[in-house]
Amino acid sequence: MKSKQHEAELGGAPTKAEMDILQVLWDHGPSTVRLVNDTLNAQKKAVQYTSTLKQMQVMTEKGMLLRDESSMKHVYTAALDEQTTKAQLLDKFVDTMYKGSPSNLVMQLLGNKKTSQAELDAIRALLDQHQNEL
Amino acid sequence: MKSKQHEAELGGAPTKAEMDILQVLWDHGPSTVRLVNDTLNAQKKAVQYTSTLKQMQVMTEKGMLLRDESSMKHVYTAALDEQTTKAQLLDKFVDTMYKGSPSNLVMQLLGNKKTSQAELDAIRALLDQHQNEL
DNA sequence: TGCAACGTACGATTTTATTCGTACCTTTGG
DNA sequence: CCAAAGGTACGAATAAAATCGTACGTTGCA
Repeated sequence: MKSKQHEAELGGAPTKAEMDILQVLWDHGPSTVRLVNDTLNAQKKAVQYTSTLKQMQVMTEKGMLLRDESSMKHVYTAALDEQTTKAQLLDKFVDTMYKGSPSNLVMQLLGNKKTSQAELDAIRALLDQHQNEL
Repeated sequence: MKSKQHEAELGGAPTKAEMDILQVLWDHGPSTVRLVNDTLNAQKKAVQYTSTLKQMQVMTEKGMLLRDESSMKHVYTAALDEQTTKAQLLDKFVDTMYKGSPSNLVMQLLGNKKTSQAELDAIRALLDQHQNEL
């Protein structure tokens, strides 16, 4: 039972830095700036605390994050869930790179030597399962 | 019989504006700035001739385009072919968005209401065909 | 021949994204 | 009580991407 989350739009695509922050919020759930910043730094992305803070403030203005200010340590949440966001980004990717045709993308995937047999099997399993659900 | 095209690397990912230009070159083959600019403008992307020129000059410096200067009207060509370039971009996309797992991406695709039955059939056909080629 | 149309070169500006310093407030422990 | 630790706010500096104006060279043709 997923909350409809207001079926929001992505104002604009998140930038690289914004995606990094969103990913942390998706992984950890509602978090303080401190937590997010520490996580980023633990991931090699050296960045000053105030940079992360500012970034999150801007994202909040854009409606990309929600902020709970009831405590001094503000708690941030991603406005859109991971699936919704990534689905929209994938959609745009398919549009601009594959003329809107997902099968063109899959064709690319199959031609890619880096796609392992295990992955191919997994994809087939997904298709089978999906078929059965109809 | 595809030319190996020196198996080049993408120095950095093409930006949005760069992709627009590359796509025109891939679609039309070797072209002048005039042709590229006209095509872009025919596609709603209003942009001045000199902007396109400058952009293509920069891309040439980056090694992203090749330029034939033998005639006054320089003729540009994409340094990497479409498949190679897009395969690399897809790879990065899968890495950053789907933890490197293509099947995760396909899962997203299946969950997307916008993916038509025809597309799903096409994907299955591709998988079958690929399977038979082993 | 001379000028309008069309080319390239390239600096400078504008726009967007990212980073960070500094000011200032709140909490907490000695 | 008050200083140190840790918050937020916010302007400004940087960096990166994209746009455009202006200068100047070449070509075609009336």
